[in-house]
Amino acid sequence: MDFQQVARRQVPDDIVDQLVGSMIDGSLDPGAALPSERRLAELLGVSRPAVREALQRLSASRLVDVRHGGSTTVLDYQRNAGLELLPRLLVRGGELVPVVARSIIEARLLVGPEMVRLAAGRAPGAAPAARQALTDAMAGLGAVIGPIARQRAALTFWDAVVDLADSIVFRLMYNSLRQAYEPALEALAVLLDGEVSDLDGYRAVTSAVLDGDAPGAAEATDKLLRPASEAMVRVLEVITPDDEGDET
Amino acid sequence: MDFQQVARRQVPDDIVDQLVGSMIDGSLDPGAALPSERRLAELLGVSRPAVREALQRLSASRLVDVRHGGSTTVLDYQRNAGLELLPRLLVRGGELVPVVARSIIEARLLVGPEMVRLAAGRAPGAAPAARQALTDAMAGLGAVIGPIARQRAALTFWDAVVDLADSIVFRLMYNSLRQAYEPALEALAVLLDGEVSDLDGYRAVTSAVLDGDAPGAAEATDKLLRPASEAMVRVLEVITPDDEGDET
DNA sequence: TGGGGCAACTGGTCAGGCCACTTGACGACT
DNA sequence: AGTCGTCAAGTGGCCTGACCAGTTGCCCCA
Repeated sequence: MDFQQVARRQVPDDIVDQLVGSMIDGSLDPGAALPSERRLAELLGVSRPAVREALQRLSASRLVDVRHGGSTTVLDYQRNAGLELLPRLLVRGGELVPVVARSIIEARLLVGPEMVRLAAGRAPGAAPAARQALTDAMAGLGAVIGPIARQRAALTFWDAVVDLADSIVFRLMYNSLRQAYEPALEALAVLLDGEVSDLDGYRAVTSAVLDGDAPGAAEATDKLLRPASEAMVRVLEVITPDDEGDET
Repeated sequence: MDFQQVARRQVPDDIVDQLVGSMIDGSLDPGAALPSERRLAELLGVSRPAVREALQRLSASRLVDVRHGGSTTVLDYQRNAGLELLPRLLVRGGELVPVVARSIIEARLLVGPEMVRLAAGRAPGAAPAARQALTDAMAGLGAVIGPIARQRAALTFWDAVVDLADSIVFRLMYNSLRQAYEPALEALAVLLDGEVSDLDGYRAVTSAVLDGDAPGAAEATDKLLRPASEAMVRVLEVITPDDEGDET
């Protein structure tokens, strides 16, 4: 048998999940006032500090507005939340949400080449260690066996590229997207296996980046990412339920 | 005189600021173990719940790893943090940090056109209200007077574009970037005034988007954003201190 | 010398209390 | 009758002190 991490849910986590879930599925509309901390604690059967911690976390993510003396109100997550909300949006009730998945795939295809463009512009003058990391990651991609291991090797590759781009914004963006992507990695391994097996595609990106060929690197990246991206979108369209009109 | 919001700093906020600041300026290295909650409370002269709240927030942002029974350790923010950290990185000690600002400007120039490309692909079939919002925002840009007001009108314009793109990832990304940008809005008004006064540029983007001309929209956006972007980078290079080698 | 077990940490949660702030209604002044 | 202070009730902010639940490492015993 294969073992999996024991899920040790903590009380505030559970509260956050409940509230975020309600906000996402619409049973807690923006502008609605939450019960007071004491009342919530009572309703949930936990202590007030636990409720408090949960509300603080929500407040830090701009999902609720808590005002000293006044009541805590729900904010519009589509208007205020940051990228860190993505993992929660991607899986709802243990299943992938098609619109969100499609959006991630699109963003990957559109932003990826631009990030690589930046990396190519900087790679020639970058620290030798950073350039070497990309070469090593490329080698790792070829050496590794098994779909899951290849996925991880690909992540290492992109990691090296982001480092070469030397842009804190793209770095943080990549971190956020990766956090949404990694939990679903195994489920996506089948769909992405074609891409991560396209060693020639990765090689083209690698050499264009190291040579400082920005347009070529962007183009190579588009060519590498496009097939699997379009395949995934097609799959998503098949499994998407009809009632997808609740956005915007 | 002009009034400004009374800053009502709360205890956990202050603790978070101190810790994040130490992590960013390097006096708290990744892997380092933080003092225990009780000890920290003692050192900071506050109660344990206050410390706890701060640590929970840091943990939610993946800046520290807190383990039940073990000690709390500092994580590498460059490796783990999400885009929500950007505002804190952008201003340090009340001043803009040049490398971070440069990175934001770059990302805007690279990602903006791609987002607009997506919007153009979807605008023809979008809800009339969403299309109208873009037209209204365009009108607002022309009608408004004063540099600050123009900045805000421009934000409204991009907001409408993001809505048309109908992509949750770009929406959240935009929210995150906007949160970093808005506090510095007034300071940047001078540098960006040329851009937000370029009504023809905005009009070109608007019509290309509404017509569904994806490549044209992307190109028009690049043309609109590039001048101010390059100007800002030039300004930043002038004011950048020499010791900018601590990245990567 | 190896292993088991205990003790001293750590964070997780609870209870109850006081202070600061917001709100709205009430009453007194204009 | 309208307006402006005042006050009480309810809210979040923070504290104290306590106990539970994991983790770690030392120490002692086989």
